[in-house]
Amino acid sequence: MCVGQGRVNQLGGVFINGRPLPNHTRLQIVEMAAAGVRPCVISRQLRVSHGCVSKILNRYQETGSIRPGVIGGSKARVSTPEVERRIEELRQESPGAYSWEIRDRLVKEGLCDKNNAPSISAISRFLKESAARAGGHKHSIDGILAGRRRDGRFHEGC
DNA sequence: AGCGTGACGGTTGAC
DNA sequence: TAGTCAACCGTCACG
Repeated sequence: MCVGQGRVNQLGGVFINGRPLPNHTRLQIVEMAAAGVRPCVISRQLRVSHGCVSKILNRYQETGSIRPGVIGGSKARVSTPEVERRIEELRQESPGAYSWEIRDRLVKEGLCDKNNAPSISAISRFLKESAARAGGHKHSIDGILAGRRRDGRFHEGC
């Protein structure tokens, strides 16, 4: 509480790191752009970085909304009970299986498709938790995902 | 000069 | 309850 995290950017504008711009500022950006004002002018006038103006306008074009995305929370873990059950089964069938192998199986078996299949880390986590629940039957899935960086910043080339 | 893009440091909130 | 982690944020710097 009592945030007080206001910082000043190169243009002299105040922003809170990690938090979206206030709604009225976002609205102003799209309104000015709609009125034909150039992004660089918007950026200077509102004292918002041009990268941000570009981002917000881009998003507005794509979604038709000025609102920021949903911040925080984690992706649903392993989507359905059915999928969870299948993962348990696969684990019992082949305890040494890698998370990606299990994921592959789920997709192949049609329990989920490529786009909505649980992430590797979700599977790994689910396995860990279910192993713990089952009474500490631990196998070394840990660390398989070690290379995964947050935010996908690490552009791992598949 | 203006713009697009990616790295970066940060916050949030479901799990 | 506290910790983890993947989503998002805006700024900055580079091409």
